[in-house]
Amino acid sequence: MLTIGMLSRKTGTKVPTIRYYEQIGLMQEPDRTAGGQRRYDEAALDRLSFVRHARQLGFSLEAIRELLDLADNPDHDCNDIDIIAQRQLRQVEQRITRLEALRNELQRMLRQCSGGKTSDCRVLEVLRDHSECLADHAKDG
Amino acid sequence: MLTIGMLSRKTGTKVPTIRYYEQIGLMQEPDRTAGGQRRYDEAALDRLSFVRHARQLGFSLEAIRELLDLADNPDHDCNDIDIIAQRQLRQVEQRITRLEALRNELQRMLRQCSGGKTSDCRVLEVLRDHSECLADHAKDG
DNA sequence: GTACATCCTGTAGCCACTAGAGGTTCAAGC
DNA sequence: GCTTGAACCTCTAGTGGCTACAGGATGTAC
Repeated sequence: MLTIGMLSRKTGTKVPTIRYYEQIGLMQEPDRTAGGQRRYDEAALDRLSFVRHARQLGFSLEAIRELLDLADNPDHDCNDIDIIAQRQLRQVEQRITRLEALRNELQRMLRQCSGGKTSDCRVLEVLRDHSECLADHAKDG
Repeated sequence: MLTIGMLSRKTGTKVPTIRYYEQIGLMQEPDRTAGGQRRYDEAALDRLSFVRHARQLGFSLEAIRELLDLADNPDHDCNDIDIIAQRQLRQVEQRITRLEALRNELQRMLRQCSGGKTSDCRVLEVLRDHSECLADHAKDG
């Protein structure tokens, strides 16, 4: 049996985060010692590893909840899982596209800066006037 | 003079957001009518446009606060502004790199899925076992 | 038996807003 | 002057995904 601290170290999850996951029902309530301290088994370790890994891949806790429900139900159709992962992929791709537009705009802004006083700083000028932008980053705010 | 609603429409900022910016000191307190309603001048419009645009470029409110302080001080050295923008650019680049790793991992995961039941779903398997990952996305969490 | 690391609960804070309740003011039309 | 109704006001609470702290209890090694 693992203490919450051991589980924390094994999964790279902070202790309060584990308790938080329990609180929102993502992790099941573990056994307790006579004194009330949590003790975890291997299943809890697996589940938390799954959650952490999915978080690292950018899944929301809500999406992870869905994935866990599906995983708990081994006869379920794999398509449902696919759909969640596809959705996640699309979101990641959208974020990349958006960030690339921002990067280009920032680079353009910085290239125009030639030092001097802030009164004629190109960075500030570009920020002041959106119409100078090449990117249409305003749309996807 | 502009009402808060007009300012909202002109800048694409929601009304409660404008009040929030005032509350945290990013926008100055505007004049009020006898009845207590806010009335804005052109300077406020410029300032809010600046803030919105910088937000769209991904600057944090804290960074925007710094930029506004520098902009208010036209004799300041432009380098300080450059540093903030460079920092922002680096952050954006890091986020892109990280998201690209996530995208690749998600794509790889999805390519391996061949339908069937969740009991032998590759997506779940990859999520269960981080060691199957090619990307080292765990590092930059 | 004692030291002390780890654990417990509960509350509050972070960012950048957003939503809602419940009430007031403004401007236009009659 | 009066009514209507959109827009305004303040205040509080909620969002996601944690994180930090206070103040106390427990577990374990020596």
